[in-house]
Amino acid sequence: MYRIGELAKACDINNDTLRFYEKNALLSPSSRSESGYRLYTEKDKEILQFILRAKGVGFTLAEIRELLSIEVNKADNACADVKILVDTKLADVERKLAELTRFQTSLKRLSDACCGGEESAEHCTILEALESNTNNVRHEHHHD
Amino acid sequence: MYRIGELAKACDINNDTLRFYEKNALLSPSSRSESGYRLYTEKDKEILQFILRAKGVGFTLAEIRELLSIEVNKADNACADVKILVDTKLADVERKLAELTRFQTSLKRLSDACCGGEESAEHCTILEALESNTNNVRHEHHHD
DNA sequence: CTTGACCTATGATCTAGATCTAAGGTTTAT
DNA sequence: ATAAACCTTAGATCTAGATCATAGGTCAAG
Ligand SMILES: [Zn+2]
Ligand SMILES: [Zn+2]
Ligand SMILES: [Zn+2]
Ligand SMILES: [Zn+2]
Repeated sequence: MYRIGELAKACDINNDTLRFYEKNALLSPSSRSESGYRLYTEKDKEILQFILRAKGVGFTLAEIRELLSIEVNKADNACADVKILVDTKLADVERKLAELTRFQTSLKRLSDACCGGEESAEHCTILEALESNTNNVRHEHHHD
Repeated sequence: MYRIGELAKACDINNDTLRFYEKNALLSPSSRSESGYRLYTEKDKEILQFILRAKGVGFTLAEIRELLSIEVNKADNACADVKILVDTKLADVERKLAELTRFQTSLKRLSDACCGGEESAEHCTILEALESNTNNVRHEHHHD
């Protein structure tokens, strides 16, 4: 049996995070001591580790709640149910990747077009690109 | 001169967003009507478009505030100052890309290892991977 | 002259995932 | 027996970027 501080330390998280997970129906201690302290079992610890691993691959707590509800009742769920959660998340991650990749491309183009020197920014291509209504940054050098 | 609703509509944002930008020192209307209505000039509109373009390449509002403070005082800033902002942001975006790519890899591995069929999830490799303390998902099939 | 669209200011609410505070009770060690 | 460390609860705070609610003032059309 772990008290909150022991489990938190063992899993390298904050005590408050465990209370937060409890309030948000992710993990409740199996019992309480006479004085009301939370008491976690080995099984509880395994569930916590499940949560932390799921976080580690990108799942939100809401998604982890779904995973856990399958986990505790495996027999009544199909592989398909689990895989859908993973594939939905994967699509989500790939959408975010696409957006960030667009950012990366734009920023690289901006960076490459700017000399980065100590000259006045009056003709800086970066600022010009942000001022203008074109998306394209011309790569010609800007200082006379 | 645009009133708040006119400028907001022209730039496809919410009136409240303009008030929010004003409160957060990004864009203030050049003047007010006698009755206190915000009045935006063409110049104000251009600044707003600058802000929206900067958002479009991934800058946060705090970063845009910095860009704007250079923009309004170009002569006293160097290309280097602008480029540093872009390169810092680029590094930031690339860190996030790296994390998402890790998520993508893990999720793909999980997805590929699961049959996704209608069989009970009792031996689902995805759940097994999240239960176990190994990072590796074995690709062997899981149902007997 | 009244309806409806638009505007004002201030402050609350939302998401997500915690973290922190306050006021107090418990346990352990010295 | 008393200090330190730990625990309890409820509720506030934080980031970021808005959006919404409230209560009221302004303006154009019919
Ligand atoms: Zn330059
Ligand atoms: Zn430049
Ligand atoms: Zn299967
Ligand atoms: Zn499976």
